[in-house]
Amino acid sequence: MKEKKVTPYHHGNLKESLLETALEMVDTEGLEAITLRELTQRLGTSRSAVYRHFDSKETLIIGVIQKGYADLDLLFTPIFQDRTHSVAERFEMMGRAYLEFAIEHPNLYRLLFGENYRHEREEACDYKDENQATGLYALIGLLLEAQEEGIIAKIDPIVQAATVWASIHGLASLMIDGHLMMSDNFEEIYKYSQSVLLKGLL
Amino acid sequence: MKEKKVTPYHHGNLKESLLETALEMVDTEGLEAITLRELTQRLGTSRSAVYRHFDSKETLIIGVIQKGYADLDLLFTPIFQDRTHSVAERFEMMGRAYLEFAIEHPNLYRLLFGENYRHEREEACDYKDENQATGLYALIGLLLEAQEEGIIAKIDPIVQAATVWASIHGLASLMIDGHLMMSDNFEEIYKYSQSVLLKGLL
DNA sequence: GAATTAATGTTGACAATGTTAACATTAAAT
DNA sequence: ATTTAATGTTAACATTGTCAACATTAATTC
Repeated sequence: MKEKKVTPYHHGNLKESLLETALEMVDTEGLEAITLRELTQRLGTSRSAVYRHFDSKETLIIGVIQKGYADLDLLFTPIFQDRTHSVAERFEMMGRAYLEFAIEHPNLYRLLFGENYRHEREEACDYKDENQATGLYALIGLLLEAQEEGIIAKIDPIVQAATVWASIHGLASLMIDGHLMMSDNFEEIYKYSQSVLLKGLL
Repeated sequence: MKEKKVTPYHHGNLKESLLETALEMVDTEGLEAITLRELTQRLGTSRSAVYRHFDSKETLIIGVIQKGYADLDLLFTPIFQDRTHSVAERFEMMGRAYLEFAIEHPNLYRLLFGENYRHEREEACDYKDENQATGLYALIGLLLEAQEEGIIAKIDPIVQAATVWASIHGLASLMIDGHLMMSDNFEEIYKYSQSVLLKGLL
């Protein structure tokens, strides 16, 4: 039986592997930890091999962002659409899942919802619509349901969605960036924020 | 009359000048634009001179952050304490001033309230208490006033403050990081957020 | 099936960056 | 006046993203 070559000249699936490994590196060690040398070394290729698949490091990271959004959608969309729970319950589940993700994957969360590569993201507006916005549209859908049930006021759901998202994103950001010195109360703060939101939205 | 030496060997006020120029550079060009070479060149000194005043670039940036907080306090505290306006009015003024600052100085805002140098900030806890928290304490004071007037519910003002701050910080962050694709409605979103807050806090 | 072309990977080099060591100059202290 | 501390300079280093020139494999064409 022929022994498998340890390091074949062609990797075979380098582009996807780069994205996967980079995503993993961001998640565990932060964006700064991604160097092309370290990244390619882990895959057994040379630094410059990246440039056969991406224009620059920036382009690669944007690919990672896209991948991250896609993964997130798989996580969140089912919660929004889970008809076995009431709208109010789903609202609570959504907020909790969102915060849990941010706290368990702070580096990834910052990459997806922070400043990084803002300009480039804005240029690639098609991807923006496809991925980044789907979560927001799911939230809008949930709010429309809530409007129908009379739980919240019937006003522009886009404005409502921005308000809700900002509230939870603010909580998540302050928390993972170490600005909530009262973080031992975090559960209490979250519950209070949710109650303020639901009360205020009516 | 002796002509002033164009470039004296000793700058005379290098430490403070470094902080000022660095702050200005962050504000106008972003944190990434700060390189020791560019920074020192603007002041007419050599790159390594920085190390006579700061252990590292990191330490210098932390100094910039401290300076930024001090400046911010001078901006916000008067609003909180302005007794010529009602509590509700000051609440509105505060939120608007906060958002205006974030939008006019996004790079500075990110440096002060984002992830940067989180660990180092947490280590220097005295500075954290002195500066970063003063704004929060001012907010807590305002909320206590509001509680006395019966505008909002009498519960733990720290929890309320976190909720309010998160809501506005979330709005500011999403805005300056380009995540609000409906940013043409921003004024409407802000007003709605404020109304949701006040209604929910009661 | 052989020859050509495209795709993919490697090596060496480059400029920019933060940092340090060794040295130079000025101010402060004795 | 001499010594010492403070402050500034220069040269060098390792690390980084990037690119050009070259090497190897896969795909295509005749």
